[in-house]
Amino acid sequence: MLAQASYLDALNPEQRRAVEHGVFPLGNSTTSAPLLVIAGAGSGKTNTLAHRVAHLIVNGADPRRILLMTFSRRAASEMSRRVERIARKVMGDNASVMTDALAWAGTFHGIGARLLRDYAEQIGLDPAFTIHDREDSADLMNLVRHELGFSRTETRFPTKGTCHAIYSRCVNSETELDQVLGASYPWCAAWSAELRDLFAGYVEAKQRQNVLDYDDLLLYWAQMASEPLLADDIGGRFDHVLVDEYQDTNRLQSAILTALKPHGHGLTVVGDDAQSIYSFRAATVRNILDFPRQFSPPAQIITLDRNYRSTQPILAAANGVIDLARERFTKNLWTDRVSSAKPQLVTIRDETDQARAIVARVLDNREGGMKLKEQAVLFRTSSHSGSLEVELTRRNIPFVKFGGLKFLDAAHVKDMLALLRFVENPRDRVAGFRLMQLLPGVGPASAQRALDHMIAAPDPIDALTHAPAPPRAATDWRSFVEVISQIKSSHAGWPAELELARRWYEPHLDRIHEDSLTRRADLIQLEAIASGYPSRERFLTELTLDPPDATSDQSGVPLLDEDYLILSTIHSAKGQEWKSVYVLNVVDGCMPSDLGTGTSAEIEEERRLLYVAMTRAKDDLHLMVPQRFFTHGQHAQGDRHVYASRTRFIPEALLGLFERTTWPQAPAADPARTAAQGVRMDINSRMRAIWR
DNA sequence: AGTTGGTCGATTTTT
DNA sequence: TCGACCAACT
Repeated sequence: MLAQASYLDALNPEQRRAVEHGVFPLGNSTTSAPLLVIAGAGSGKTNTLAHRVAHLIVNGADPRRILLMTFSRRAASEMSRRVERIARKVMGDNASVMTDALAWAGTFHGIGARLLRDYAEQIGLDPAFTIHDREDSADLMNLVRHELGFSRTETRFPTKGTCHAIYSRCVNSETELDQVLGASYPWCAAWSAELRDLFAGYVEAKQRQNVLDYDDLLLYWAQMASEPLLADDIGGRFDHVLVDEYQDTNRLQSAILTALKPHGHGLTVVGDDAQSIYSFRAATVRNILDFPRQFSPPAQIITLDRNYRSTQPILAAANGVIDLARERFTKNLWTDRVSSAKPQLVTIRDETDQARAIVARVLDNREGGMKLKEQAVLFRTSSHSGSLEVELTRRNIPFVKFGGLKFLDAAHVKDMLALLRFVENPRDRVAGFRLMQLLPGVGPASAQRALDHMIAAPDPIDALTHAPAPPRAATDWRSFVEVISQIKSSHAGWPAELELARRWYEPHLDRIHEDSLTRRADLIQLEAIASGYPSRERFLTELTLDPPDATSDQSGVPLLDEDYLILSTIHSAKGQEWKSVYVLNVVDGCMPSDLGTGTSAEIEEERRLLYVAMTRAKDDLHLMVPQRFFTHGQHAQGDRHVYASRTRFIPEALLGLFERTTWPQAPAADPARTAAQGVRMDINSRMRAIWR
């Protein structure tokens, strides 16, 4: 025990308690109460969790029996890396053997997919199931909507995306349809009966086609765990279950945890209710609040409130913002990082100037030795960075953007993935439907017919080769069928078959898209990514569950050793930190978003969003307040820009916590210009006079 | 009947 | 910019 003290020395007393809670030598550690760690922003949460995992392993826990669930896979691999580094201090080179065995680290969805394949037979699932992402799910919803005749209604039926969002909310929050409609989608309430039919049809379609959507990964897992014998079996595989970002889990996820570990033995959850920003995905802070009392004895609660990230003035401003929240459970953060620089509240004229102001400061910082990578621009919605992206491209400043449109959303990438998925699972109608319509002369009707021809057959691919070709697509149809069966026969093998697929696809790419050159580069990159996966199935599963989440000005992500500025949605910035942070459009209408100001709960979440953005900054923070910004053509007549005011989350009373500046800086008074400044002209009326 | 091409309108945040 | 819907053309 004495030898261990050294690697825990760097921790503060609370962190150390969290690490050591319930850990005794000889692996005798599964009998203590569960643990809840309330970890404020920048309080060393990841480090603490990594130390806890390492500490468990050092004290004899079997890493193959540790289940570690994080919010993204990026977080999971970061965690594994840290665990190894810590364990290495104690165990030397044996550590990597131990931490490589940390096989069950991933997202809820990723772990769910693995368990479902393992238990597929017992729960009546074909283990070759494929997984639909959100777009695919909406497309399938659309096919069913068509079949049921809801696309031809008198008044407009909700769009495919809305239908899927409603469905998703029902299952994730375990709430009745009518209640969800009333609370979140009142404008769709009249369609209740139709939606119920649609969802029933959607579920049946998924089952016929052997596909699962994101929600199913949790839903099937929860159902599986509601059978006590299976729950025991699954729960029994793990001695320790640790969950990060617990404030962003939903009821389904909490039900899964409870089923796996009904007494809470070996259970650790970590989170911060002040950073809960995923309620639109049915996440509920109740999970974290109700966690302790769910068990007997109740969970031990440890709070980490010392912030190691930000300077005191930045923290003071962030605390000021979150202090105004209607309900809070976490304490204010404190730090001893002194600084005289308050965060800046920068007033600028419009979005164009906002972009220029940021570029100017980013370059100033770089002159001063701060890398681009140490600076980040954050925004509420992906489209807000548009004018900034234009300015960065114009000034030749490399950047990478996280959040918003993704690599996988590009039509050509989806086409290639649909091909692979169709081979993997020929019953996947969304994939087949999409592919067939790439061929000239094949539209919805022909595709429908071909798919119907396949559905009944025991070997669908064989049925496809014998299906009659659509009348106007003979040649193209033949090569389509050919490439499918060629890949199916797996002569080429993985990942060579992807090149085969691309060769088939390229003529279509050239025909359909003007910019086929840049798109082709994406496909080459897709092949490079594919070579990192051992099989087609793993590639498809992991790519769907963990898509590469960055897009950049050039095709492909810049090499790791290059320097680039970070652009990110606030949601995607979770858990990250930068020396210098700029937040775009800190005005009412953007923060809070005018789409999210319906209920007070939504407004509170927008407040936490600003809090999350502010607490990403280590040394300087700039909140940008453009005085007007463009809306996207909502009002056909009148001005296309609206005058904005500072966000309601920073009222007068908080202004003292900021330094208020403007950009551009007012130029020094120049006598010649001062004279001109007095001039007032009405050019508008002269222009009108020309025509009258 | 089914496909293609044109126009119009609407756009949060994500596993 | 993309998707949904509508009208003409094969």
